[in-house]
Amino acid sequence: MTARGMLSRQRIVDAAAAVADRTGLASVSMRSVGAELRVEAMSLYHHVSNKEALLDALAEWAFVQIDLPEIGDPWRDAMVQRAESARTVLRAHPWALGMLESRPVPGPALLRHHDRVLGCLMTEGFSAALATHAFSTIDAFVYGFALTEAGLPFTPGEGAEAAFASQVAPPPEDYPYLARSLAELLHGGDYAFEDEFRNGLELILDGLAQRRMSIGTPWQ
Amino acid sequence: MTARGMLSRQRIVDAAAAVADRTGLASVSMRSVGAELRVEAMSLYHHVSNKEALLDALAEWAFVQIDLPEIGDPWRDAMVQRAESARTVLRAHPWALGMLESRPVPGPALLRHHDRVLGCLMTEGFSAALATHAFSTIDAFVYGFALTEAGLPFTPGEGAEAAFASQVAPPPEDYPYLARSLAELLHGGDYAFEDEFRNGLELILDGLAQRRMSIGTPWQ
DNA sequence: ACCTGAACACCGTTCAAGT
DNA sequence: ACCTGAACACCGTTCAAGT
Repeated sequence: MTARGMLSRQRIVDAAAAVADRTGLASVSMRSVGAELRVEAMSLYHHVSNKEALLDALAEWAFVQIDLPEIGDPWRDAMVQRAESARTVLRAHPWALGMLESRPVPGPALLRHHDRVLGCLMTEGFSAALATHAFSTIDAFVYGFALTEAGLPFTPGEGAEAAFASQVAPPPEDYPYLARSLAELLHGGDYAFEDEFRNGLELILDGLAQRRMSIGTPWQ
Repeated sequence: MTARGMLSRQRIVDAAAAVADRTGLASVSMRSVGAELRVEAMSLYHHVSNKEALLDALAEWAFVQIDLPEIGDPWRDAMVQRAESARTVLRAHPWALGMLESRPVPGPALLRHHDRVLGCLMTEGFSAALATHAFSTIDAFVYGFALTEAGLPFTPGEGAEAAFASQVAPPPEDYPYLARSLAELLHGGDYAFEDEFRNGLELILDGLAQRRMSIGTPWQ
């Protein structure tokens, strides 16, 4: 029943994730993670070399949860599925976004992920160059969308958009276009910021599909 | 010559930005910012209410540097210019990215920015809905690209891509597609990750241009 | 081998005291 | 009014000591 002798790197990382989920990345400290495991902070040092290493493991913990596409799946479905999976993971653990900047050296898991995505595209008629364009464009969009969403002053869905808009109520004399677009969007009553994800993603995938059809032309 | 009596909110925020640029966001502390100004940490509390408020001001300090588009400029040029400006700012101050997540309430500067971008699009034939799609897609891409770039284990440009690729040298038996795409891309000798920015941006803008032409159809 | 207590140099912040 | 010193409850980390 006690934690004695049962400490492990895996349990420590899980505990750190639990703390981050509950109270944010800033409150992940060697002491708070220790407390989560009913152990002194110093005990952790027998399993992780320092806090930096723990944070690296925590980043990996989150990104490993993103579904890998299967090589052989239709490329477009595969990209949609991966993007949605990434968004789901990053929505559940938004603190992981702050770890993308400034975390070093790609590990085997990241390389494997990279390889699968490229493979998925290159076995379906994408050149190496276009597959790389596709990868960086989709990834940038997905991470950026998750980042924007995490910073939103409301939780999207359930009509929170309308509630927030009427709360801020940007004065039309100062912000004419913003006011007009809010009015128009919310008039229908079914605006959901969430939908912008599929929207942007489909826009990007449409563009990629077109460039894929014209491989060999100046697009390469 | 002394700092006595010359402390101000502006000087404090500037000092915090200098510390962040030099040694990272993590090392921005009330004490380190005080030291930058040759003042005790406690003196700062007469100008900013606490560290959280200082960080809010620091986020604003960075984002205000992003060029606002002029209403009346051709929409596509305006979007490109704004995107490049954002990327330049975020490359110079990558710590600002970590502040996008978890920073609350949009201030007047952000609302103004929002209004201008929407105005730029809506005066050029974009519906409110399509302008909103455009805004969120471009922004997600730009932020996400900057985030990816900041996390890169090398500084893009100057052939660093090739140097890094040969350093990592993913074994082709483990990562066949990654190895093949790296080989193909670097064969030409002119691959630059940097170019993916314009590439992805143009792909998105092409998609938006097409949807703009078909306003009134099911796209809306 | 694994866990801990005390210690050190750091944090943010309060408050009473200086000018 | 503005700045500061001492103090408090926190950090990460080291190291010697316990089991």
